[in-house]
Amino acid sequence: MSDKKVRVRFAPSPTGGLHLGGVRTVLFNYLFAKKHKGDFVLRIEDTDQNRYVEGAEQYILDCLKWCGITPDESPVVGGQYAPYRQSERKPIYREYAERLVAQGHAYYAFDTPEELDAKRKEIPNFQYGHAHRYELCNSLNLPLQEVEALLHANTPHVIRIKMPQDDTISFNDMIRGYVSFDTNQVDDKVLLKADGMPTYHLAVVVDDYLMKITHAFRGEEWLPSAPVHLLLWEFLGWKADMPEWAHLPLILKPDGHGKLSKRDGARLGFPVYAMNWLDKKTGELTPGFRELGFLPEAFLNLLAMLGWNDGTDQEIFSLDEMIEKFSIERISKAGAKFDFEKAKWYNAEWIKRTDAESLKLKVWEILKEKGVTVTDEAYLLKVIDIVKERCVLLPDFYQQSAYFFQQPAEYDINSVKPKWTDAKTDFFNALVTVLPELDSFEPAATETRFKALAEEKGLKVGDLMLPFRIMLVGGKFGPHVFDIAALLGPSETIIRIEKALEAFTG
RNA sequence: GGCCCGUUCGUCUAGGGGUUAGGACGUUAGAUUUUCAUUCUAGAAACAGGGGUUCGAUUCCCCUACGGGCUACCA
Repeated sequence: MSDKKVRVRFAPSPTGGLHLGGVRTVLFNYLFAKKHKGDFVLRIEDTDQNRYVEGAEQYILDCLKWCGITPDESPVVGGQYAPYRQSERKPIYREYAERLVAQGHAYYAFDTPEELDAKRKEIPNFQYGHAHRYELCNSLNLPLQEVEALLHANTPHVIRIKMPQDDTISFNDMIRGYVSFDTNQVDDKVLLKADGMPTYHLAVVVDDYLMKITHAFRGEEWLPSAPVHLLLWEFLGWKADMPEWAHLPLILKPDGHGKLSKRDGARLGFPVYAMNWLDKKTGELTPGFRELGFLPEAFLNLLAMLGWNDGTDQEIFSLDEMIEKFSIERISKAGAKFDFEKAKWYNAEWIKRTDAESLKLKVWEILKEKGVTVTDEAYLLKVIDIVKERCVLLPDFYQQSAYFFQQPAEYDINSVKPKWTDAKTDFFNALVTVLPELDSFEPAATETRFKALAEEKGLKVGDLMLPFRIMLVGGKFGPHVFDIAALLGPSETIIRIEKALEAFTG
């Protein structure tokens, strides 16, 4: 690596929600930048006016924010190399495209999309390249005057790169090592579209150069077009400044085959996007990890482990730890199938490790949404501590803790009623009178008294525990009963026993 | 079809010329928890195939197979 300051960019196209692979690319970019005390730039690649989606840019910004990743430069915070939206840089690209034409590395092409479609149908494996470019409508083939006339008449045209013949383009990918391509196999990609906007190929090279990007991370799907980019760096005379490339392995469908897509989420029942995404045109809502109840720490952690590890058995990493441990050499080459079960495990681990204070707000919101009002913060903190180890997703806090704030709306009556006896009624009536006499309502104290009373009444403790639990909780779940009772306090415990007794005996 | 990339338990992966091929998720069994979950213990489970190179290949090379990506005036 050179002594230049490390600068990386995440350059999404604002066409919809951000999916797993996108966030992982952000993450690796960010980890690398921060590891090397460099800059992380957010650049919006909105060069396709047809695919542009309102709100997508804001969504990307919100995603980064949720993840705790702050760009050093972006369309909103600006920076030395602004603007960071390619649509706002439009005039820049034409200049470089024209320069390439002037130097003979590119040419004007006047073929219409319809004509090219026809060609593709007519000629098997048609490529706009060395084999066919001299039979098509372009400045390589047409007489100079005719080209000038067409240009003068504002005839719609594109600028294409002229791929050299019989050459090999190779480079050293930071992840894949030596990679090479035969130029005869690569077609004359469009650089500048008829609307004057650059294609990705031109824009990525020009902007990476202008923004002084030193390391370029992107998905493996870009590998086949790498030779075009390499050539552009060379033709434009910037080869010495070319970033190092890292083509990341893809995230694959858990079942079947292929790249993970939005559709798979709907089909298999798990989110693919970082956050909920609402398509304003169709009204379709694509669920996100955030809304499902993932902690951002867990989300980033599980994403990082999809293709990276630190070489030890450690699997739980905070963002800071990842920055410290990250290295490109430890990124795997092969694509990874996404496993939602493991994803949930990461979240459960993170919930367990996060202290109640940090969880407080989120749990409070979840309870509020369900109509459970929390007024005592200290009490909420205690509740979180006692139930968090049985929550996998944030919304699990509702079922696990609602009964601490309100009496059970209904009881799992079938678990107690068939085995109910008058002796049990008698026991709980006695318990209600005995409980207030206790000096301490600590779990151990109530448990001792509970058991003693059972013995006095000649009943088995085991037959009384479940009914007691159901009286307090409503169902067969939750922490230890006496811990629950302790938190609830004597008066609330007694009220619940009495109320449940009516339901059990009625 | 052409080109490019890849291939260790079901999944994510560690490892690397000589290992009982390790961990995690999931799964199975047991323990603990007089509920559920947690936790703990144990078990099943993998080097795609064929050729080389080598005293010795899962590891290095080649081929095949399989998987994936690209093949737009989309990124």
